[in-house]
Amino acid sequence: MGKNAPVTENSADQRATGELPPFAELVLDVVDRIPAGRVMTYGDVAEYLEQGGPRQVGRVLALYGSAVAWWRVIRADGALLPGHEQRALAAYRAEGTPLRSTAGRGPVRGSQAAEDLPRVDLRRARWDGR
DNA sequence: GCCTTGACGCGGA
DNA sequence: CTCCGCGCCAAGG
Repeated sequence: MGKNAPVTENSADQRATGELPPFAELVLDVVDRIPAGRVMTYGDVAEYLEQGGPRQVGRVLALYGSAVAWWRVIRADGALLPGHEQRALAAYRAEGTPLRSTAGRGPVRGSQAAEDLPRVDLRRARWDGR
């Protein structure tokens, strides 16, 4: 003040969020409004916010994702989160999220097994924010 | 104030 | 289908 008079927002929103970064709150807000049975990619969330990038969204969820439906945010590949595949898969089935089985496609494949979990069908589950 | 790390995305081989 | 490398932006040490 005085010298610079920066365009800082009102300190009102400072306590509104609590204490997490502004960008993090935006990401969590978007994730929290994703309807059940739908999913968004990290890149879509970033694009929806018109700022940051897919990596930034991922980091926010990694740190504060425990407070939101993190399972509704996946990679553009449709692959589930490593280490939380079972947790996410259970949520998808409970919400009716369109999944695509990796099995039943080929004659024999029982190899990778553990990593042969189904992936989210982005083609149907992708939510554009409407 | 610089450097490193990331729940990523995409194109090419 | 899988594997490799580069790019991007933000937060923490």
